[in-house]
Formats: sequence, C-alpha cells, structure tokens
Amino acid sequence: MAPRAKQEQLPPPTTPVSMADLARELGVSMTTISRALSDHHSIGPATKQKVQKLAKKLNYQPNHLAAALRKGKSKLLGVIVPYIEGRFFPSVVHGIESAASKAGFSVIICQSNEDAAHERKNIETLLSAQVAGILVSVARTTNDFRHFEKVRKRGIPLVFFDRTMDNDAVNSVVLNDWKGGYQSTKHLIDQGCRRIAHFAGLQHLNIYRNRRQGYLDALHDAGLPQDEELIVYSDMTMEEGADAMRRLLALPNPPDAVFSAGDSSVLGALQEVKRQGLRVPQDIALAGFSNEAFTSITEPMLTSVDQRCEEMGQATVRLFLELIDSAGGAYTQRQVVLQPELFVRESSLHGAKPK
Amino acid sequence: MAPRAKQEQLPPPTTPVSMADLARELGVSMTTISRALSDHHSIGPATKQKVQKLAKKLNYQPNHLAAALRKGKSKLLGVIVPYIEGRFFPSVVHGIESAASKAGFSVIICQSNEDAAHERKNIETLLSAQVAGILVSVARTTNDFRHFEKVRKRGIPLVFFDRTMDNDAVNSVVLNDWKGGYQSTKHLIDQGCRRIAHFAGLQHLNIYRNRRQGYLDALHDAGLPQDEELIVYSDMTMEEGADAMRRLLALPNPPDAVFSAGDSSVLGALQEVKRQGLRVPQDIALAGFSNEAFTSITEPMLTSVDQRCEEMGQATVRLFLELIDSAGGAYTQRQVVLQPELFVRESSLHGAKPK
DNA sequence: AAGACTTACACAATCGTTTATGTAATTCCC
DNA sequence: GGGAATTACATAAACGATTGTGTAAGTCTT
Repeated sequence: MAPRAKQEQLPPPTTPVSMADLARELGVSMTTISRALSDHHSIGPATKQKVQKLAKKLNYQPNHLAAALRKGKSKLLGVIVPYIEGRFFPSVVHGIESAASKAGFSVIICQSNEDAAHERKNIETLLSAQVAGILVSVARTTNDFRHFEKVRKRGIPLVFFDRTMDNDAVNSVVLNDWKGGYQSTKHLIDQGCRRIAHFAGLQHLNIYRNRRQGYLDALHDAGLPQDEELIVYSDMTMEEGADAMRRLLALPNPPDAVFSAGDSSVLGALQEVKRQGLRVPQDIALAGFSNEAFTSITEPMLTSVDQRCEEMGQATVRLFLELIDSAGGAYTQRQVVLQPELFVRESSLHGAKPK
Repeated sequence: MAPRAKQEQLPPPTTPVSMADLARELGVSMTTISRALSDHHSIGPATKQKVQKLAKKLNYQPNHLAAALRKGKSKLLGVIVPYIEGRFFPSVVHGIESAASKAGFSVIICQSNEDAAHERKNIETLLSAQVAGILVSVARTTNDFRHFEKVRKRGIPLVFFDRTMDNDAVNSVVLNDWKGGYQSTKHLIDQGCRRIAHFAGLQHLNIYRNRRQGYLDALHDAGLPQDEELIVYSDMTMEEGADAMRRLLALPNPPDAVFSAGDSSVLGALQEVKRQGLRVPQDIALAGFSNEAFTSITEPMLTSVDQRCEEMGQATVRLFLELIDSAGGAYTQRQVVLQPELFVRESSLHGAKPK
C-alpha cells in the first residue's frame, strides 16, 4: 500500500499553442484564425487552407473553456444518477456517453447517492460548470423539486430518465413500466397461474407504482381477484424477497406465482423456495423485472422484463439534442416512452403450456 | 416511441448573477468581491460578511469556467475506461466519483471502447476541456503510448489504474494480480488438487500476465509440474470457458481443478461440467477472478478473487490529489498496489479438507 | 516623529475564444 | 459608371473570474 516513489525533474510544461500564436505566425488577425477554423464564409478558401494546415502542424488544440465562456454554453453534458452500480444505471450511462460523444459532448457524471440534498448540490455543481444540459434520474428521497426549477429558469435543457417527476410538464424518457407489469402478469396467467403475488417497490417512485398497476390491471382483465394480502411492499433486496416468500408460503392459501418489480427480490424468493424443497416453476412460478445479468444463470433461469437500458441512455441524449436545436423561444415538454421486453425463461414456463 | 409534445412560452432565461453584479450592488470593486469570497486576508471581516451575505441573498453561483480559464486549471477530472459495464469498471468509477466530489472535483467520463484510436481522441477531448488531471485504464488494443506522453508534457497529472503501461515510470494504482493468482492456486493445492488448469487472458495485458505468473509460481512452490497443455488462452467469455472446459475434460489425463483469470469463463466452465454430469468441487474444483456478483448465486457458489474495485477508485483519486499538491517542480512516479482478497466458496471447498 | 508595517481596498491586465462592427477592395446590375 | 452587394480581412469589445501592483489610511516601533 505504501507507494514507492521516484523523483525526477519535471520538464517545463509546454504551454499549448493558442489562436494568438497562429495569428502571429501567419501575420493575420485572430478573427481570421477563429473563422477559418470554424469554416466561416467570410474567409477565403486559400486563407482557410493556410490556417488549417498550420493548426495541424503546430498541433493546435482549441481551449473549450474559453469558447464556452464566451459563448455561454459548453460542450459538457451533466448526468445525475442515484449511483453507479448494478446493471441498470451503468448501462444507461454507457448509452448516454456513447451517444453524447458522437454529438461532440462530454459527460460529467454525478451520483446523488439517493439523497435529495446531495442531488441539489449536484445541480449546483453542474450549473457552475456551465453544462449545456442536465440529464437526471431522481433520487429516491427527492420530494421537493425546486432545484430543478432553477435549471429551467436558466434556460438549460433538462431531461429526466427512468425516475421522473409526477408532473408531466417535463422532458422525460421512461420505460412503459405499466406494460412491463401487465405483460409479465398476463404471461403468468397464460401459464395457468391463478393466485399471483406481487413484490412491489416503494410506491412514491412512479416506476414501482406503474408496475403494480400493470399487475393489477392484468389480474382484472383476466377476471382474477385482486388480493392486497398478496402484495408485499419493500426495498426489494434479496433478503426481503426471501422473507416475503417465506411469509407468502406460510399463508393458508399460498400463491402459485410471484411477479416481482425487481430481480434481486425474486432471486431471494427463488432461493427460499428451493430451501423449502419446492420446485420452480411447478409449485410456484417466478417473474422479475430488470433483466439483470444473473437472471440467465440461475437454476432455473428467471423470467424478467428488460428495461432497454442502453436505448434509454441514447434516447435521453437524443431528446436533449432536439431541445437545444429547437431552442427558439418555445420550451417543449416531451415524453418518450420505451417499450419493455419480456424475456420468458424457465422460472415461469410450465411444461403443460409450453408457449 | 413518438414523443408527445407540448408547447409553452419560454420565460426569458434569467442570467446568473456575476461578481460584477455584487460589486455594483455594494459599491465596491470586483477585487473585493473575489477576495471576500475566497477569504483573502486583505479584506476586512466586516466587508467579507457583507459580501457573503449578499452573495447568498442573490444566490450567486461562481462561474467555474471563467475561474478555470484564468487560473489555467479547472476542477474537472478526466476518467477514461474501456467501457462502463460488468462489475469492475462501474464500481471503480463509483469510487472515483465519490472521492473526487469530496475533494471538490467533478469527473468527466469517457469510454475508449477498447480502441486505441478512440482513446487518443478521449485524451484530446479531456485536454481541451482543461481537466486538472486524467485517470485512465488503457484499452486492450493500445500498444503505442505517445498520446499519454502529451499529457505529461502539458504538466497534467496522469494516473493509470488497473491496466497500466509496462513501463513503471508512471503513476499507477493496481491490484497485486500476481498475488491473486498465487493465493487462488495455492488454495486449490491446499484443497488437494494436483492437476490445475488455468484459463489465461490475452497476455499483452499486464493483469493477465501477472495472474498467470502467480499461478505458475504457486505450482512451482508446491513442487507441481507446469504443463502448458493445461493453460488456455482466450478472451474468457462464458462460451470460451465452456469450450475450454470441454477440451480439458476430453484430455487423456484431465485436470482436477481450474483457476480462471476471469469469472465469466469459469461460469461457462461450471455449466459445462454440470452438463457432463460431473460434480463441482468433487470431480473438479473451480476458482475465478473478479468476484462478480453472480459468483455468490451460482450452485455451487464460485470461489473468486476480489479486486477491490471501489478502493481502487478511491486510491486513484488520492494519488491524483497528492500529485497536484506536490507539483513543486518534481514529478513523482508512484505505484500503489492494492491487495486482493480471496473469497473461498463452495466451488473449491472439498469436504475432505474443510478449511 | 520618521520610517516600517499592516490593513483595506481599487485599477487594470489577463486567460483564449467569439463576434458585432467596421473598412477596404472587388464584382455585378441596369 | 454609380450604387448595391459580395468578399476578405482587421479592430476591439466582450465572457467572468483572478491577481500583481498601487495607494491611501491607520498602527507600531524606537
């Protein structure tokens, strides 16, 4: 752990060449340089050639900071996520970075740690870094949205993804969570399940509310009763999933399937079911949400709803780009809704009804 | 997918208050404002109070861009990773962002997509964003390191993590991969295994070379023969792991254990072993590397080496901070080496020798 | 009481770009 | 061939903060 250290004389840091250097070298004004490099029409083709050749030769690197200062807008894109772990957020960030860099933007990434105060600070940080836009998935504890209002007041594009405000007067990219819940539940019904339990997330997050509603609507459409006794609310960790499963199995009339709004909890449930010597899916079918990597390596493999993480990142950036293009006095509020995809795997496939 | 769109008049974007505004309001010079806010000694306590109170009242947000331009150094930290997926890099980034934000730095994140050309571009991007430092884990295909030289020439701190240059004239934070390989192999030997195969990564990456060497040295120290026939070189995907396992099991004298330099490939191997009706660890013991999340949910659970992802991120930032503090004409090259931790799980625990 | 500090602030240059506003010289149209 | 339009460039003022230098006044030393 103790760092080995060596010392060495530092050569004087070479200062990068500026537009002024180019101008001096060619005996022209800085205007000419600036415009030649940005291909302005008022510069003759011969001059442009000369300037660009010299720029290459001297390895000129534009100072984006200076440009951003002057123009009031940088090529930086701020992203706020609750955390960078698990599968979902890293994948979304992956998608965001790829799409952003294609459009010439660099992304600054912040973690709110699921904390509203931290989130406010992130906003301040990003604003003072003069970002061109902010993409955010709100923290679980955020219930006051005034800090976002400040962003709008500054005229900086703001796009929510996945976790958004209830208010739909914002730009957002979300998954159709309702549909995910509906499809998954309907699939279980189609497999012959009649008493389907639900692991529900905390209901002040829109995503979990919607998944639950999809579940309820699917039951209703199939003429099945909705039984609050079968709905378990929690943070949906593995442990809570196992606990919930234990309680459900101890009921006088236990369920024959579980649709969980998360994958970890359904994994916990799977382990509990196996511990009790029951079989999945014969005795109880399982379906989760998120399509985590581990869903395809459990035994049996777990049915789950894919959230289109990367597409979500890309769509969020696309929406941001549209916003800065259309910044002509009108502020638009758009909702992009991605369609979930149900991955049916062994944990919900009754041999009796193979498809 | 088609965005619903609403239109609304955009209120004129409020321009943020600047130091000039504060100065005008109080009838003092900008110098006073600047120095009062940065707690300079040449400003009287009464004046400082007044300035800071007004700043709060008007919700003054410093323009970091302007400051960075003037000072030549921003509060931005550039990070280049091959990609943001799996467990390792997201976790390291998580650690980096946490540590950096504590020190007042924002992190700009770039993906090289394992491509050297992309990596060069990332460097250019970060340099022109005037970052205060660059933290990088080099792409798999990088074999020319001149673009990093440019960073040093500019006098910008450069810290490598995990994947570094061979040359040790750099600042780096790495895992003791050799030790990980040694410990893991020794553990298998202690469990009674005598013919241990190795899934090796591509050998031009230092991490994989070191893990392999640890494996070889452990064999040697135990007086066991080193058999190149038992070493399989690949990208270590699940499929390649399964293929390798199949080939090894078909040998006239198959191995009784596998130490893999990655977890995915050992997972593939596990599945192949089960497909062939053999038992883990009785017929063949398995140990992986990375301590991926799935290692504790397979059956049996997989033994693996933890890479201290978050610590690595934090250590990398710490090293960067030391570098900017000590920027007094001397350029130091330090290597921080983190110690791996072997997580022994069912896949390598022979009942015969329980510990 | 003269010189040496310290305190408390203002002036103005500076970082590297962008851009509104000139100003010539050329070309074009009728 | 006179006025308009176009081409090709220069001048200089921004953008918002930092900082070396200057300058008064007050405090202290001996």
